[in-house]
Amino acid sequence: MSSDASPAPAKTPVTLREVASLAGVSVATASKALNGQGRMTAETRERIRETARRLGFRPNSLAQSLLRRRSFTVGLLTNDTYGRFSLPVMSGISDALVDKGVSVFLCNVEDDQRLGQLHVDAMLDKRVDGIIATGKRIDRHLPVDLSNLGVPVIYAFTQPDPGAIAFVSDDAGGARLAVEHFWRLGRRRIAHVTGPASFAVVHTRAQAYRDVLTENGLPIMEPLLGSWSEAWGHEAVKKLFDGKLSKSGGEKPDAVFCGNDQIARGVIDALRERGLGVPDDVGVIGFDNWQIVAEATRPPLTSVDMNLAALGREAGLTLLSLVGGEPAAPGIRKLPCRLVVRQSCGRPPDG
Amino acid sequence: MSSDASPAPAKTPVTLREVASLAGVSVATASKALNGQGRMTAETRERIRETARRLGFRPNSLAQSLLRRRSFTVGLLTNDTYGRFSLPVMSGISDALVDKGVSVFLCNVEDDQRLGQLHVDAMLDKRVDGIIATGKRIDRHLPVDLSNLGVPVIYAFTQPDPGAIAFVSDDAGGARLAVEHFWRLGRRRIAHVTGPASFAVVHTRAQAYRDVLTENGLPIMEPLLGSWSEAWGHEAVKKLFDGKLSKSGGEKPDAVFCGNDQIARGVIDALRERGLGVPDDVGVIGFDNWQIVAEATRPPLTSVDMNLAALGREAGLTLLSLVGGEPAAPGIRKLPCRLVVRQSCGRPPDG
DNA sequence: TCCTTCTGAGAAAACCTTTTCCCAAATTGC
DNA sequence: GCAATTTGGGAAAAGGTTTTCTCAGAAGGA
Repeated sequence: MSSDASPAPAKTPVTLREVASLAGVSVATASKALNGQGRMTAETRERIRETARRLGFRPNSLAQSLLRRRSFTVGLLTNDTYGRFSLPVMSGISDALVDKGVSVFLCNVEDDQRLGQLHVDAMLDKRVDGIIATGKRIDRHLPVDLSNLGVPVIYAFTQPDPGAIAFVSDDAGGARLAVEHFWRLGRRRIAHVTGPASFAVVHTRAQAYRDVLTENGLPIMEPLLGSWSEAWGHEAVKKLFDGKLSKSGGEKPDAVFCGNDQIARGVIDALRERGLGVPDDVGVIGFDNWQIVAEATRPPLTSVDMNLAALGREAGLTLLSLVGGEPAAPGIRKLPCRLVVRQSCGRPPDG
Repeated sequence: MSSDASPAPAKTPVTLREVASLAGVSVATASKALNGQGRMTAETRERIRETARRLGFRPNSLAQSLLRRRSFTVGLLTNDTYGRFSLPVMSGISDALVDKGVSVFLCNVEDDQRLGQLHVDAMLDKRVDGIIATGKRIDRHLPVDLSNLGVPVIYAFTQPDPGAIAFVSDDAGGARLAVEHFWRLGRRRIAHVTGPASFAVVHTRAQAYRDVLTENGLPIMEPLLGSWSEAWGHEAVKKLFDGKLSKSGGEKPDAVFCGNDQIARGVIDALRERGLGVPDDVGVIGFDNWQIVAEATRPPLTSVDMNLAALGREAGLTLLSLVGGEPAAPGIRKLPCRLVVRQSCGRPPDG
């Protein structure tokens, strides 16, 4: 009388045993029928499948995992609660894995060693197939020891253990992208305003900046190190455009390459306040391509994008191949950045 | 000779059977020893415990879950890939659960129904104990059907199904906090600049704004609806301070309550550009307390904080009690906001 | 007709842990 | 000294699935 063709409401999950019994076969046969294994008449197989469908049968992953020693889960460790860096990374990882039926345990360990151990233990207990570590800084370790865990580990946008596999952004390449873009636009007095010396990327990018200038025979203006804030961008403009610029001659910059988008925002605002036009008088390029900031600047900010989602995807895929038993050479893989051109540095080079 | 006291490297996890065999007892006894169950000599119990410790034994969660019908896992569904709203919520949830040994599956379903179904099925297959749904908008449904799943579901900062349990921020209360703060500071001509009409919170907050003004006998200036951007903040200032303000008399506002921090930022910048002092001439309050924005404005922005982490924590705890079998009344629980006072609206009322 | 080969399907072990009985030995009570 | 109880510990089932073996019957060959 009732609609027995509709999938069951699954108040309590239906087991293989129930399917088998309703189809009048053993659980072994039922299992084989549903997995396309074993030999049986097409009629039997179809009958079992139909029964399973009708009952809304879905195999219990826990039981499968126990048997297969493979849980189709991975752990994602991060110490970045709010940040905008690890989020795209995480999203990329998740993207790469969901299609393979792999679920992700998200574990925020803050900077707390105890919490880290807690999470790692929990992940191991739950028999994750692998672990990905990510964080808010590429030059800092997570507060956990991931060596010798018995499962594959991949580092993404965080400092790896020696001998591990890591994916990071190519910051030097990203900086080159920016400075070379200025060069191609005809800018010749290019300054660099960036964050504090305690960040490794500050030095990486600064060196790339110097390299490009040197290669092209341009004068090097010593990079200005400060903080990652708008306020520092303001201040830096004062230093760049007020003072007599030491040895480099005293001419004012016609371009500023900034260490992040907030600094760039400060720089642009400060330039406008002192009557300098962006991009006409001075071009500005930021770093991170933080959309909400880059698009709120006037004019909208050209910025280097680290392709973090792609980085995460790559990390996820690599972990999967490791789990599958394929070998992979240890080392740090740098993934290229890309320049997102908006309006803060003049017309595109091919324009 | 070798350091057999150090925990095993756990290349392959050690099982209870191995512990038992090394301790010279049956697995049953070993299990009871480690769980504090059963009866045995203190000596036996300690010997088993010591063996387990030495081997670095950790029980296989999969096997435990299979038996207990409880996986100590919950699924977290979100459609917010990058947002700053659901991140604190997620963090709060995770916080609340980690201490109880519960791990969280993070599932980003974007706005894709297929992806949603995929994730929900995967979670169910993995026998999550419960599901929490969160999202980027409090007035939109996730693209999934979570009714009648067979596991408890909680909604946090997203639109719930009817009859479900949900936690949301008390937007009306938050708006009251802001407007009443202005009132206590002696501001009497309070404007409201907010986002687009398509957002439910825009109306909720606007109504609360009107209510407070009415209660205190202040003139109502019709809320200005626009977008959530800095640019709109700029534009709104133009409308507020240039035009003849319709029926409300023409006097200029001495306070602006903004729908979010970006609008507030635009408002503050625009006020400064036209020579109006903040907070001396005009007070400004934002919404969301997005730290990085609130602290970059000059002066730093007073803003309404939705306490999203606390909201997440509450949701997590409630889910757990539901999983534990305790009943809970359906309905929407509004959690209070709090006002984070910085420097954009003058000295504190008690100053 | 008898032996071999194939076919379809079931029994049972395995994955790892917990828990409920159950039993032999030791202890207690009288 | 004998029955009743307590003590210490083990055997086995359960949880749900997969996979390997095994086996009865049918089909084919001689």
